[in-house]
Amino acid sequence: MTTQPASASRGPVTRKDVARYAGVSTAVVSYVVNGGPKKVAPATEAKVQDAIRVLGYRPNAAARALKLGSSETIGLVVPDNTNPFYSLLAHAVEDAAAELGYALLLTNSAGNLAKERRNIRNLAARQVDGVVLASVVFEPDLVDLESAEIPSVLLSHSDSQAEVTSMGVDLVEGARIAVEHLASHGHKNIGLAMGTTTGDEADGREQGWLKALADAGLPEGPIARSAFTREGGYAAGKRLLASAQRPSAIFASSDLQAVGLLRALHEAGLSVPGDIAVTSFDGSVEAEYSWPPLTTVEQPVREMAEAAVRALVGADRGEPPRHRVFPTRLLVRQSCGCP
Amino acid sequence: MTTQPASASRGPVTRKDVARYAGVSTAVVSYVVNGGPKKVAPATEAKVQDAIRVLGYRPNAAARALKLGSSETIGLVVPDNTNPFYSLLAHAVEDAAAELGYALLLTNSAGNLAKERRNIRNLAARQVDGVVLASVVFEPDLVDLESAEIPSVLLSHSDSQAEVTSMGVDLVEGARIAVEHLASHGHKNIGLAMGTTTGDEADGREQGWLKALADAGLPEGPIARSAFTREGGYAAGKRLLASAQRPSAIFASSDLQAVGLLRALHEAGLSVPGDIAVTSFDGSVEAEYSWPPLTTVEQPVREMAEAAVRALVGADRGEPPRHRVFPTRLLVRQSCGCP
DNA sequence: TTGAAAGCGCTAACAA
DNA sequence: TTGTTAGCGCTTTCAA
Repeated sequence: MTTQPASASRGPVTRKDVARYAGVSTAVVSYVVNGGPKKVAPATEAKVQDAIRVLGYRPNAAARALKLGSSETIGLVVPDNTNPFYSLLAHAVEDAAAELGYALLLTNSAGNLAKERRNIRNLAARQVDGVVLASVVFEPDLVDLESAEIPSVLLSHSDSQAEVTSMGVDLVEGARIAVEHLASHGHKNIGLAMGTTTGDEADGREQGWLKALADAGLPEGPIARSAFTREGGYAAGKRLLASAQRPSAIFASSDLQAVGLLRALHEAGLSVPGDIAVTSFDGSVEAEYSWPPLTTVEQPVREMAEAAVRALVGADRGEPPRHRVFPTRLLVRQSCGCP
Repeated sequence: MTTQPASASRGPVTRKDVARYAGVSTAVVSYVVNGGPKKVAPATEAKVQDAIRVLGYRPNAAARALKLGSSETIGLVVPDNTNPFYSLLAHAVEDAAAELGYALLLTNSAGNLAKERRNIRNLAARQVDGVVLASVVFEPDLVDLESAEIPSVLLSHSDSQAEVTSMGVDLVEGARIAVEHLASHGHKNIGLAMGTTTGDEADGREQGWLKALADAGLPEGPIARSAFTREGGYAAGKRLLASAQRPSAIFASSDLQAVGLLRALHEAGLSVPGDIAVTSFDGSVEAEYSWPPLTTVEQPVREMAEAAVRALVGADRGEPPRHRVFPTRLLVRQSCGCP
């Protein structure tokens, strides 16, 4: 035999086994595994790499996390990862995090504040290095993160909390453009299918709708409020159709609602955009494949996710908290009446 | 002052701080935090709870994981969590895992085998207690998990590997029913929009389509193969419409494809189900809100996810590997021609 | 019922 | 360039 026989030690292979097999110290193994902080002679490195391969060594992340105080993990809290908007967010965050060697802990809060708080607490206990939070409320409770000194970034929010990093779009302006576009098609009675939010102040999308109407000298159209879901949009659609002054165009505050709305319209035998034109908000893929394809205000989810991860554990880490506004873009398709 | 002053020790609060503050040993703190393995006098317990609250103590999960050799985390590997089928799977797995105190590490492999392998490796290094794998291939590489003695369950797969726990539906039978239903509406020329899979053998859905046709004494309709995406379905739809023998009904191998197919049909000015009837596979919510709503074969994703988690870290842990087949159900809506 | 202490696998400061 | 070793925070055996 050349070296010590490949240890028949039970259990998983540790750095100690590798060290013994390669005939070096555990420190050296660390150095080659982490590429530092000390240099290692090429020959030694080769021996170690060899031992690692032969033994099938895999570093223990828990031990590393304990020692370093970092789990190389980031947490994501969303209301419901099944919602296309959040599933895209999750995907983008995962990509950006993986790029930097971080893994993604996904939690759903089901639009439930207590659950959201529990999720945050749990993530904090797990020593995540940062959390991306798409909260169900305007001013989420961040104390658990703060006391653990875990950075966080809020998503999809207006500039409510001064002391927090957050990213979002200008809801007012986005909605305004979508409604203005409807007005430009000659519509005089433009309704609103609005998602119900938990804040006190009116949602930016509602303000944007109002603003566009005012700018165009149009009267306020009918409003139907319902959940930010397909079901919600469907219900809102039925109510809007039944309203005394049935609108000739409707702005939906999310693509999901618009999809439900479309169903209500189709069921009523109405043609879109012929009888009623529609625009919505989010820019999810689903909006591209509805019938007719939805004209919608795109949120740059990927960019926001990347910026969030960068702020948490990437190049922008440690920058002072601020609210960053991302540009929206009107994706013109057919539901508005454009050819 | 009553007890030692609340330690001004820097950094996060550890169990040592709590012990000092409560005037007990660290072992006792462990006992009360974990509710065992030793009993603690009520008075002592109260003191400890108090200290925990006052100090804002949160146990360090990394240390716990290191000591216990378990991270109380399970990993999920999917091709793309943006796909409604997988987003539902992720949600269901997260729910089931959270129920048992486990967190969910989400990874996307982007339909890329190398990335899938990397993800699995990474999860293994992170000491996850189990992995739910929706692989891009039939016989995924599980060696990293096996060598780390991490249990895994394969999802959405036929009974290929004997030594692995897996769950899935009977694709053949599900597809057969969907196609049979089309035939029962009197269709004689039933096409297939088939997703491209990586295996050698024909996908079960294709076999089921064939079988239903044979059972009904019908000739083989045209096939269009494309990706398991909306885009793929759209492309397949256009090809099917251009085919010499344009079918009067089409079975799509996934809801996503069906949605794309529907778009192709609408663009061609065809009415569904009037001109062409459609059924598909998966039973995702999106299929309920397409126009017309899709008749589709539902996979019990939630049940499969729950069973997977149970097999990994729940009641069924340690049971011998086997393939479990879950029942499908035809969700009848309008795209097939039913009123 | 409580406490002392060993050690999980790793990193990095310090020594050689 | 390499090795020794203290300790990260926790659980749990063993002793008191």
